[in-house]
Amino acid sequence: METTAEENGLKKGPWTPEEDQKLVDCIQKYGHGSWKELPKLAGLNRCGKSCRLRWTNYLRPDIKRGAFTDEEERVIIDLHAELGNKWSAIASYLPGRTDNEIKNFWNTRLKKKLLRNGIDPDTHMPRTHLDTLLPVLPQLLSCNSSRTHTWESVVRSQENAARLAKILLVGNILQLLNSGTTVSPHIPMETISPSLGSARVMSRTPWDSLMMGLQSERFTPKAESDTLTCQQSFKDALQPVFQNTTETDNMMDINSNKFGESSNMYTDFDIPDLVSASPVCLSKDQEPNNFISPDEFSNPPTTNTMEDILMDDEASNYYWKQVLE
DNA sequence: AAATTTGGCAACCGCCCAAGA
DNA sequence: GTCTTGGGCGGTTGCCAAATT
Repeated sequence: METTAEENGLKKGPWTPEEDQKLVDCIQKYGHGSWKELPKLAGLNRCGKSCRLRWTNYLRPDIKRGAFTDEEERVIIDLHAELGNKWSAIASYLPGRTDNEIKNFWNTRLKKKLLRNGIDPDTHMPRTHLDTLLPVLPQLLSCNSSRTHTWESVVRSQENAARLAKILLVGNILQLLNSGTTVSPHIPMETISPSLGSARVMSRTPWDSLMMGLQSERFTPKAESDTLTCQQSFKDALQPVFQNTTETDNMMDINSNKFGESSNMYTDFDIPDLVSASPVCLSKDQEPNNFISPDEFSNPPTTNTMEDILMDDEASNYYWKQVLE
């Protein structure tokens, strides 16, 4: 194994122009057949690994310097959606750019840009989950029933808002039960638009979110004998949400073990697409006069807390208390 | 003007893998 | 099959300059 530079009394930290020159001269003269031997040849008190990194990330003559172009930015986003944090693979599509440079650009700029556009940089999906919902939930629930209220177009009744919140929460919980983390579904590259400014936001309905959670071993029978157990787990999980309704049975035909059609269920719930109606996705001229201001959006009134909402429904009381704990 | 915070980026660290002995 | 070595990779750190208080 390689010993550390410190152990060998080798220099670490920023490179001086003199060191850079020695390295460049040496590589031009001898090439870099062996990085281990190169420091000796160059007269550098550095480890071979440090020389290699300095060369590949900074001194290489074909390195492109300067700001990333819009086109490069688009390519990085598209490739990241496809490949994830495979920086070297992404770099291979961008001549002159190093993996380190792309990684830094992603972490310091693009991640934030995507977040500002309401897109989760890890999944490249719109942030329709609890992280988006929770800050606005009190407003969803406190909005009046006036037909002119903007949130009226988002959630037509407090009942729907509460139901939506629960569906999303259950979806997330089920996903956690499944994998220990939230599901990061693959989306094809073409779903990301060429420019961030007009990023086409794919709509994942609350029902889709829930269905993802339900794609769990816990609810998927491995053998015929498991079927009843899995069905019961499913019903148990959703029971508190739909305690006062017959929706659980509507959603799944227990006898056939088939779930209802996603889009139909969504329609049945009568909850419009949260994403397309969100402030992030509305242009200025689309914005209604009574739209909730950015300040209000990030600092919603505290009269209805999440806890209030969840505790409000007597039938769900025990279950949601457990969730909050 | 000084102190503090924030953001960008170069460089390092530790892990992994492939090749060769 | 096992060990060693070199090189590659992604994640993280720490420095420095710019921005903010």
